[in-house]
Amino acid sequence: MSKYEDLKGIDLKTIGLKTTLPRLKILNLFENSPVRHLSAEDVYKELLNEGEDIGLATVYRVLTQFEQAGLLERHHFESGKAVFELSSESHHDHLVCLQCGRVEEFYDAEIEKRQIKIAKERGFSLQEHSLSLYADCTKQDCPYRKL
Amino acid sequence: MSKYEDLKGIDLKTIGLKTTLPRLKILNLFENSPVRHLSAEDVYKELLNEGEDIGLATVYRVLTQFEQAGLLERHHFESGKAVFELSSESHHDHLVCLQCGRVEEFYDAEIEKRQIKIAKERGFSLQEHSLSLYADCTKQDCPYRKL
DNA sequence: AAACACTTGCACTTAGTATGCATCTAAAAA
DNA sequence: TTTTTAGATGCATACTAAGTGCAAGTGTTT
Repeated sequence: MSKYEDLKGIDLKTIGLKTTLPRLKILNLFENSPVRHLSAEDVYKELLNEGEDIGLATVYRVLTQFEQAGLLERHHFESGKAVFELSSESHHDHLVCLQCGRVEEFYDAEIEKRQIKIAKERGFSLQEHSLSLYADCTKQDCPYRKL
Repeated sequence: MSKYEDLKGIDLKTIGLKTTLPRLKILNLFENSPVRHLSAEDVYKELLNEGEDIGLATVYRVLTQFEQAGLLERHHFESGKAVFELSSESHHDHLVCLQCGRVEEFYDAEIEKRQIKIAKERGFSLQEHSLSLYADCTKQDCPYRKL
């Protein structure tokens, strides 16, 4: 029997990866963090905070492996550095707050449809897309509000 | 009178930059290249090809200056590395060919409208956005066609 | 033509990410 | 349960894209 229990039904073995402590810790972080989108540095620092002794190189390697396994998705927002999030069954795009960097998700069927149509009209078959909105918060209770 | 003639009505002086040879060469490249989207490396290599003796550092600096002056726009396609294009008066988004990397431009008023609406509904004021479609070419005469 | 301020090229630095290797460990075999 | 081994880890190092300090060079103004 395996030394470690897998979390929430995600079985690392079935994706060809040994169930190791670093991998479980990282997976756990994504499953339990209130912030869905984390960079490699974010993950590394959070693990340090929790007292884990996991190298940055391992974090990078594991994130890449999880991405290849389809467990995580990698996004490049305008900062240039990559952030990762747990793959959700349902596709969505992102709205990034320009004040605090917080990321909200949205889905708009009409936009999705139009993208496919636009590609088709130009003689292409759409494979993927990336849509990110960058915006200022206008909520009265937002501590980062600019406007 | 200035030693160099400015090209196509773009006057570097009016944007606070001296009219120097490297700057003109780089500007010229963007104005005459059949490929609208060039990375810093692309620009550097092309200048080398043309026998110009311009350092890579200068290319980076000039591209950044041109971007700040609003002359160029910087985009990050999924490759992670930045590409630049001459700013066009009219906003557009991009469709990137997954076979050859060629970039086509498009504009869809409905998508633009919906983006603004989506941000507003969530308590944000949209400042900018980035939409890139990645697609396979289906044209019969495309030498890179996959399908 | 001289002076000045801005630019350039070079070498170096930085940030983010990836990799080689010796050591270690989860999981299979004995 | 112990042994074996394929695969994983941590460290140091390498790499790529991009930016910077500085001395030398050059467009522009006087």
